[in-house]
Amino acid sequence: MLHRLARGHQRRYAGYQVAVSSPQGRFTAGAAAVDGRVLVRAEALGKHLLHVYGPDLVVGVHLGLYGTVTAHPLPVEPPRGQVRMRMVGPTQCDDLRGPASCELLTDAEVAALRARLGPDPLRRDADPDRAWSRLSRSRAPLATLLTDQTVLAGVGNVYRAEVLFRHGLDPMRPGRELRREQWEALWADLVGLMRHGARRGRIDTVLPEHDPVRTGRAPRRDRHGGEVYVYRRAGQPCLVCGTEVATAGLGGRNLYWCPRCQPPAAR
DNA sequence: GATCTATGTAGAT
DNA sequence: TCTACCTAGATCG
Repeated sequence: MLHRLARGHQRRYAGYQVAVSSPQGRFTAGAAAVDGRVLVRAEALGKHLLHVYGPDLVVGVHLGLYGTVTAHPLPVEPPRGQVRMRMVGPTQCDDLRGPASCELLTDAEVAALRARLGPDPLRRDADPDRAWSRLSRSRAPLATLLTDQTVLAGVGNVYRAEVLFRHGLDPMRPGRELRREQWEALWADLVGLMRHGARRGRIDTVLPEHDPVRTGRAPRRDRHGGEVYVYRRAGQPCLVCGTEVATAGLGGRNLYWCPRCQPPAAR
């Protein structure tokens, strides 16, 4: 989703002067620093959105759980609700609400961010081997590793539940018990699913054209509009085998899986 | 109208 | 492992 956002900003703002403000008042100084400048580039790095205005002049946004960006046509209307940052370009206006962070970054801080994050399946410069070297040495559960942004950047709670389901992998299986070919299939699937998601603007994990699981049943639509197998379907029948989808808290997030389709590996 | 929940992360304990 | 934090829509009464 963030990549889709970044592409939109790149298309609609890059190369143009942008009026930046903070109607809510919590990003006033940062907004003033870039207000009226030409946006050089917008890009996504994992779940981070970067607006590059110049050397040491980068606005870094992390939406967190609740953050949203909404686009509006011109002319500009008075902001509604808590608008942390408003950008006005030649053709439209974007309002940012509720981000976990929105701050001015130096180039060194951006470099540190790049160094900290694992490969992002949506970036062409991603090196999946970096993730494999972490994963294949870790005793942590796959479910933990997939959403660890220092292992893989950009994968969230929906993709982790869904990709593990699609590959019949037990979420609690230690990373180091994953075989190399299983990892390669997992990575390739993430790239495909996330590209599809970035194009469509929603998370679909039941894809007719590329689907390791043939359910023969109508997929289920989740509240975000995407089509999923197990995410937020606790207690409902698995779309493949009919077993109740299980749920458990893991690291403060809800995990969902099918105990029958994703059994613990035999030892 | 109150309460709950959420595609997340950092920092304290 | 926990708690805080940012906001809005869904759900409950």
